[in-house]
Amino acid sequence: MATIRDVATRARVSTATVSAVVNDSAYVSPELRTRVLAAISELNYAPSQAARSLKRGRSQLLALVVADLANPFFARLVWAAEAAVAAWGYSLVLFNSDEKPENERRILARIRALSCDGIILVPVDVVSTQPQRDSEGEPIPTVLFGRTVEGQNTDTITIDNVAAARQVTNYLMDLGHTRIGTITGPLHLTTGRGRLEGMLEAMRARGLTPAPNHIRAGEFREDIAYSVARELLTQPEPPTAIYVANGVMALGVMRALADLSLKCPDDISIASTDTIPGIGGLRPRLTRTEHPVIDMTNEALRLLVDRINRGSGADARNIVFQPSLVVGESCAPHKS
Amino acid sequence: MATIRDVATRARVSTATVSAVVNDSAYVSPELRTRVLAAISELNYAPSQAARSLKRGRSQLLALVVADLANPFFARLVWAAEAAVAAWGYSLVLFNSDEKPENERRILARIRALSCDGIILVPVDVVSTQPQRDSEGEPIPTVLFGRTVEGQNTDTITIDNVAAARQVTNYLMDLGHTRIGTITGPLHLTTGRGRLEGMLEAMRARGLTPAPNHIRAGEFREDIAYSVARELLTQPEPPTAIYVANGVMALGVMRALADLSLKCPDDISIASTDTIPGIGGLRPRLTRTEHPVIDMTNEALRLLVDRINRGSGADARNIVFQPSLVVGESCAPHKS
DNA sequence: CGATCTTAGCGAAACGATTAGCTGTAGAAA
DNA sequence: TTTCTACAGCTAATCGTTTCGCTAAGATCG
Repeated sequence: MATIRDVATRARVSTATVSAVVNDSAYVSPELRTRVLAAISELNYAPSQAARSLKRGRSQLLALVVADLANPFFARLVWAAEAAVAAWGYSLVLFNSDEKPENERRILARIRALSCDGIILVPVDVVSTQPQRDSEGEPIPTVLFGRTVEGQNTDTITIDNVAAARQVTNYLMDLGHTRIGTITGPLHLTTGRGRLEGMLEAMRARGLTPAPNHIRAGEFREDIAYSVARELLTQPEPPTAIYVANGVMALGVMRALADLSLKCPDDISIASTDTIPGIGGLRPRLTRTEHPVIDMTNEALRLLVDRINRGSGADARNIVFQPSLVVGESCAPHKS
Repeated sequence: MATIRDVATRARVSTATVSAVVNDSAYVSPELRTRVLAAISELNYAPSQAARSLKRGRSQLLALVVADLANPFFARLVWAAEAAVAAWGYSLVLFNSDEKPENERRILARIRALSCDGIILVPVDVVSTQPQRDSEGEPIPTVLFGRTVEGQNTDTITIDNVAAARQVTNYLMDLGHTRIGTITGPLHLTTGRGRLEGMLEAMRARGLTPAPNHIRAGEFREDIAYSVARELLTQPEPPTAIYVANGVMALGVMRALADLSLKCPDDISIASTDTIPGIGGLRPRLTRTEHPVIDMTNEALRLLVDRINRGSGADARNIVFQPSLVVGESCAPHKS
């Protein structure tokens, strides 16, 4: 394709003038401006991003690093982020760390090499705490999304996991359930730990404690939740209600119920924090919390762009979103 | 961050030597090599992609343009593509055209400016037929995914939509159904048109024709399929089986059934081409075709990388994948 | 009317890598 | 000893922009 020189030659001006027209960075007389614009469209010129990034030190690229691209929650994040990133005039470079710290490290190095202007990161590891530095040694603006890591000093967007779990648990207890089980996420993640804590806290507040073997680790995975749910429900004294820590696992649990020929909510009540698209439409509709992914994403981008433009001076903002309880038909009053 | 000059100075060699070490592009004595590597790690050096792209004319970026990021089929494509792209040493730039030709145009211009090395495109418009040309006037290597546009001369990866629809329709007819309705995708897309044709063809082969008001347009959208299904099922002489053209719409149909208190498969049989994750696990498990998204994606990348390395010389390859029928419990024999 | 100020537009030096072509040294062949 | 060959490693040009600092011409002023 044509370069800025070709345009300059054709319009009989200097490259500096072409640049000024393209970027609106200096006054150019209407006369020259039209000549330049004509040349640009005749030659079908578009500035080379590579040359531009090299010179400006900015790439107009934002990186999105999700921890598990197969999880519909993150798929929605990707969808929302693509739109938001485009709206701000950037392009989105997508990475999947697949919950592996070593992948995360590799990805962050790559992001640095690409000189991305900012990062939205669903962190897997504490290493992401240490901000990535760009070519001038400045940290690359980063927003942590969904999870946080200890002692970081970064902008974060999260939801109130404890409150989400508390809401759901209270709802189950309000229906009279006392023998409540749970399938948790990984406890080294704030999402996993927070949701378990919220549940325990809510029960404790009413003088209840779940039986130790009613608390099972589901790793936020459909297949594991499936088998764990089968175990949970086939033991001698199964819970009368299960609180499931995320949407993907809720699907696994529903599948386990079907395979065990258990009726929900007649035989067992199920409720979850987080959901997956679609599951809320099918019968029984799942009682769950919905998390405002789109708002969260837009806010993350606002924060990120702000940080890019303002530099690392301002101190970190931590924005916590509130989930909302959506009641379906997957829970019934406890019959004693 | 450090530049190649800093590394050269510190290792007391020239930049050419550093480059040779980094790229393994020339013999460097072990002595110097270790000095260079030491300097690199001490300075935490990573080559600037911007400078590299400018000089080499390659960016190590591949673009993925999907037509609807909210559709789980494409979400899976994104997931598979991210992994495959990384495996080939590239990074993935993601775009969503949202089925809008004007977005597609804007996106392709952007891809050109970013000098992406290749494109995987789920085309919306015929405009994408005209190959995008890069800075040297060479067309940017492109693989069309999932759909094709008339008269193009590009590599393509598709599934056999006609065969998929035929399989499903035959299955329904084998169960004795003759009054079969369908909810179609947009007929200007090869996926939408092909699936309708396959269904009609299969029925014609057995001397059947669907009633005109049993053929409804669902636009591949959950909400539209939901209301269309309600209409279809509440009319005087409803079909006894419905063939739904994609997974998202199948979900809408199941939701409509639930809201109409119709039992599947007792009251009506449902089958679809394509599916969405999860729906196959819940009862009744949907009878559907599964499409090998991962294989298709890997193949798309093989084609693309091949084309990048070989240039535009070789002629276009069109690879068609076969869907496989997965039988669930959503269809019952027709009771007369 | 000369001095000073504006300002449109230009020339050329970066940005950080790659790489063609050159230099200098050492060993081999004559 | 001289010439040749081989080759490790260096110098410098180059990619396509942006942008600093300059020039020249017109406007303004005392």
